[in-house]
Amino acid sequence: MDLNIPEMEAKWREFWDNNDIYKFNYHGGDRSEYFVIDTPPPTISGKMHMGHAFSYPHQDFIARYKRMKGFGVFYPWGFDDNGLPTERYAEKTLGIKAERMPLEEFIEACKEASDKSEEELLKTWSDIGMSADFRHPYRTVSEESRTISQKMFIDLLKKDRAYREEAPTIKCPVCHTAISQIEMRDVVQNTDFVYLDFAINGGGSVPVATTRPELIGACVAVCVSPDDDRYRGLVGKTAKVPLYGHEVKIIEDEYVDPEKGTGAEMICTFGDQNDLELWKKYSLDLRNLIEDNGKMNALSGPLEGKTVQEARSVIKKLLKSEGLISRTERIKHSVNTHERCGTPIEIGISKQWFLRYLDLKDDFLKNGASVDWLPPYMKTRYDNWVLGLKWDWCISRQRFYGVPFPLWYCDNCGETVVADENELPVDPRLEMAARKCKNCGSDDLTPETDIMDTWATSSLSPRLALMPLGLLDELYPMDIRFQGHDIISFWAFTTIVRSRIHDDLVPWKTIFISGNVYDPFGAKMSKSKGNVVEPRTVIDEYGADALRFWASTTIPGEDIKIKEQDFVRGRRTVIKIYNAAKLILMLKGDTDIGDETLELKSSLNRWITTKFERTLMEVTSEYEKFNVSRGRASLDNFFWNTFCDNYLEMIKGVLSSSEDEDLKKEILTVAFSTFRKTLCLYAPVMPFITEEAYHMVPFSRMKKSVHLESWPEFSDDRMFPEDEKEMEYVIEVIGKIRSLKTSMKLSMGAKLDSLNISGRSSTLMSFQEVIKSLMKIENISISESDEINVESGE
RNA sequence: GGGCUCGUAGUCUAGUGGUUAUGAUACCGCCCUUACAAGGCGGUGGUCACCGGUUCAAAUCCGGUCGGGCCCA
Repeated sequence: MDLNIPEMEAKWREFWDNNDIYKFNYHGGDRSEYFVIDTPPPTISGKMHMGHAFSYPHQDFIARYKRMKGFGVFYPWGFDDNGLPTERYAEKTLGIKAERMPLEEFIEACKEASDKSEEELLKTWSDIGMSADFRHPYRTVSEESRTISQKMFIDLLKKDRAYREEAPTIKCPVCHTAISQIEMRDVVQNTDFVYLDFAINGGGSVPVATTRPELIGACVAVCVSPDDDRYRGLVGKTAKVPLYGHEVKIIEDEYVDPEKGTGAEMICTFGDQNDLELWKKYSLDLRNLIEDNGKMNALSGPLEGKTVQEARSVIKKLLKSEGLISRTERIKHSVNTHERCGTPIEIGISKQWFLRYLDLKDDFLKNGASVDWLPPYMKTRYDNWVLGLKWDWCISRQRFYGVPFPLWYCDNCGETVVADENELPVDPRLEMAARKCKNCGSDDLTPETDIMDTWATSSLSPRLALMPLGLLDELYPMDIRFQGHDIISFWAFTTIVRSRIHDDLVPWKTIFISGNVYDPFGAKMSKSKGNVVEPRTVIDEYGADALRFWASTTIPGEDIKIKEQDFVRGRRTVIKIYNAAKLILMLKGDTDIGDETLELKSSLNRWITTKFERTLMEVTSEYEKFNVSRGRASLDNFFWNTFCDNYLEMIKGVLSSSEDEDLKKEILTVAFSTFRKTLCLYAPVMPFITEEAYHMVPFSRMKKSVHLESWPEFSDDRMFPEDEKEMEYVIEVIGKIRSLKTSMKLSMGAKLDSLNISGRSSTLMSFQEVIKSLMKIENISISESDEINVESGE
């Protein structure tokens, strides 16, 4: 093999960069002349993984296809480099802790870590042939993004959509921050179900089972099912909380399952979301035992200063030594955790900023319905999510690296002081200059120290990408959003929310959802399982085109398992294209190539152009529907079987045996043009080898790059169904002759002196030269028959 | 627990009512053919998960069962 894939790919990558092949130019005109992509900005997490290597090519296939179709393709690149994931990354790579250093230094460290990571990431993404604009990537933490994010937050205030309230909030005790419903994950854990007896005021007792004994100090009621005969007389009485001794009401509610535990449940502020709902419903007292730092407070008595985990084992020992535990049961139990760190969440009361949107559920459903979902069933997930919303969106986080709220609070009059829009971005935490309350003129202002949820910024991605270029009015709403199905409830949803609230429109026409990547057995890849495949390894071994070929084997939404054979097939296609180019170049010799529109006389040519036009129709129609895999399958079939195995093999013979110069010219012209167009159809999937082959063959109308070629136009003038039918018959005959040679243990190139063929004699007569030269037969005798039969004449 | 989704040769996959179920890969056989042995040609291999229903006709539509995956509680 004389094709060095890594060298070849590196060469063209450089060529594209140096020649601005994918540069986007906004030249005015109608919005319909543009195709605008909302790219998923990867988070800063070290390096590209197979999930990226799988889903990002999907965008690139479409971007390249649309570009060849003549659209001005706006294909931005971005990084989501603010918030908790970036903090985590910086802390891990630099061995630092946000809490143990000055804020400014920590921010600087995060910047450095993400700058470095982004540089490496850009390189890898460029290695897989992405045609996005890497020169002006947007970053969610950049000054421009912070300005946009803060400005849009002020817009929320103006529209009365943002409010600050002391309210029950989901918190992560390890990350020390409020989180939103979006960031919770359910995990099934083994937990002790502890049975306690609560003494009833007036005699007797009620047994209560709980998974959270450390919260009995926060108990504010005992709740039973209204259908439970065991406890019928108790409702309205009070019970005494063990150890703590305070008295709580016994109430009834249908929420309690009589089958679970003892059928009597304690309500704490707050053990879980159900506690919260009952607390609201019955206006119960508030007994908060857990502080913002995740430690138990003074109200918890003996547990003060302990973490929740520590408190649980301490209280169990205490209760046991007092003889208050009647029994303990080990159960599997589902716990809400913070998806970033896996810690069980707590619910507490604190002041947070919320985005009010529960009243807009119907609008979100309507807006979701006006987007084309690919695949359509992914919309159901979106709908289920919207229908299940229970909380307004908590957008404040008690973290460090992210977009700050542009706010101060006046110590004197309590007014919230909002920054002026023309001074954005601001960081109230670091601002030194004096600032006065707009209400009372006092300069005793306390800055808001919280930062925004990262999704509050990334949900503005159309703005982040378009505003720095001044193209928001021109190109928004966008055409298509690409993303994974794991973040439908995060990114797709929050983007729809922001577009509805700020602009009263739907952010894109279409949303394309990619599936997940699994190991060969369908398991998730993870370091602990040792089944991780690195994109780098695949690129080095098979090439970027083969990696993209693999990514192109699925339809939208479909998961994929990593299979060696898919990469093998991709690399073979690369090599096949290269060799076809070599052969065509060789066959040309000194023959002139005519214009692609020349009249076709030879059935061989009429047949191959017919086959190509059919393929073109299929590929185009599938690419239009974003079904790259089906388009490519049809193209593979044409290129391997029809073009290479039959057409090229046949013309080899004809070109060497025929004296007819006009025929030779016609054949080579058709071979050239068909090959050029085939390269065009492959170009979106395999940009490297198509570029290589394009520059190997001296086509009559060359562009600077195959990627600047137009998508071939379908032409009815090149369709000859009669010739197609005849050639298909001939190919069937050739198949029989090939079988015959195989059964005679002859090579396909071995000469046969004579052959008897029976079949449709008129067709056989007119194509006997093609058959003879292809199958190396000296003499053919033809007889009429309904069935095809071939036998050696020897 | 709810929702969505998938189940087709060893493996992966096409196929939304109509001959003998598509292709790849793996395997076997033949051929070094002057573009390509990382190739060509030929072949073996399938109760289309299971049960029932609709229909002249079901891999395909409907219901149920079992099993996998994902999302949400």
